[in-house]
Amino acid sequence: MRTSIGQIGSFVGETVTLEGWLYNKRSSGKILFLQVRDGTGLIQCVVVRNEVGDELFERCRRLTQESSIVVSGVVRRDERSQSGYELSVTDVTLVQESADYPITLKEHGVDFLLDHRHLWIRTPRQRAILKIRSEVERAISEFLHEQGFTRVDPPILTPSSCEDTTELFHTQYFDEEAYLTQSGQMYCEAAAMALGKVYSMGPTFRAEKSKTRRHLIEFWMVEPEMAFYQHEDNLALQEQFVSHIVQHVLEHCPHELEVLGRDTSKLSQVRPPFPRLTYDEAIRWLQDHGHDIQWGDDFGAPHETALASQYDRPVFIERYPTQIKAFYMQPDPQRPEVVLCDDLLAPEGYGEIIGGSERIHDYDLLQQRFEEHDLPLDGYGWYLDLRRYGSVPHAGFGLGLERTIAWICGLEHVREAIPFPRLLYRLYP
RNA sequence: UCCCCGAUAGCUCAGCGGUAGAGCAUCCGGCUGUUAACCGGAGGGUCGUAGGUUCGAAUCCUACUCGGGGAGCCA
Repeated sequence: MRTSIGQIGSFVGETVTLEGWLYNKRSSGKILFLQVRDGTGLIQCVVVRNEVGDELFERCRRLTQESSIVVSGVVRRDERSQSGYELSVTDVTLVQESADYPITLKEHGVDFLLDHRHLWIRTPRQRAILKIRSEVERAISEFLHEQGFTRVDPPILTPSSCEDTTELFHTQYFDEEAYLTQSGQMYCEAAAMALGKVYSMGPTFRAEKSKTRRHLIEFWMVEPEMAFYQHEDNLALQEQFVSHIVQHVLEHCPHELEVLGRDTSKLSQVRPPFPRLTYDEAIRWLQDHGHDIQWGDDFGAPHETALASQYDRPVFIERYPTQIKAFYMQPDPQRPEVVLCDDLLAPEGYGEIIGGSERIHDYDLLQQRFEEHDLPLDGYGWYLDLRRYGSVPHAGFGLGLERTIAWICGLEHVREAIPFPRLLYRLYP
């Protein structure tokens, strides 16, 4: 019976065949322990000389790390095994012999591991992270579809900047200048006017020379955009959304979180409502706690960490000064010097995982903002059109996938939260 | 772009002015319950590159290259 390690518990007492790779091997003279992995799990296969004969035993003794093999044997429950099950081997076939596998079970440096990322992802820890990434993506899709959202896929190649500050990757589009997208938001706004509630999920690119544990050059964002949503609706959706993602991973990935050594008691508390601070309150709190910061300054990483560390769940900071936020954000009608926006800061120092806002829906105000920010009106005609033909209040946000995964997994660095990270000065493999 | 740190065996590191070292990996041998198994043996090096100081440089100095951590910017 051909099966996988993840299903092995259903075959106790039966003879099964597994297809996988040799993760590790220990020998003890006349008994051999093969640690075999197949992507669904890890199992110890026991080869006893007296049971299998000298020829097979000798072949197993010569198997090398990461050789691909097909193993047959009888499934046993065994308390001495870490997974609870073992396989008593009856036959082993070599598919391909692996020679001089570079990644050993000992410690390795970051540079070496990143150079061998194509092999590093075979280790149990990296497998657990990628599994959780997949479940985070599934939780996102399932939640948003249940809430009536339609997925739209905005373009990667764009004619110009969506915002005015950050640096973009430049490329040629035949005879035209083009850039890799840094946000699908403006396209999602157009799609929200067609479909009501929409979201995009895909890669974005920032050509910034950021070199910290929170930055990737190529990273993934989920960007929901909702017609007829205002600031309060936006915040309520965000806290339900983030809570759902965290609870989904807790439910579906207990084994993976254990492999990562994650303290899940902190994640269990992530449920609505999330604490909220206005920008004004946050500035005052920071000033009261010895930080040198004035109203009108943007928060630095140490400020975010200090603010977030007060809470056991993510915290909203809302209503930032208009002057330090993006041009398309809706001013607070009571206080036009601030905008109806929010940042969501993850606990435990993981920083900003969401940036969101209500968008300007008034044509004249948006056009005025274009002039103030010296943006080329001709390239944004289509974006202004959205405010000419049935404009409605709308809001949306962007969630950084790798930062969210790094937080849920308790990672030191976002580079482990994506299969093949693109980092400053690193494009290989 | 700025600040700090690093580069020695396939890997992780020690050595910090006087003959190049250890553990793991590899190969050989031993062990019937191992858990990054263990025990014995063997092979394995232009000490990142280029200059300089010195009787003598892996070691001290300068520049460069590559990488790591952080800041700014951002998600």
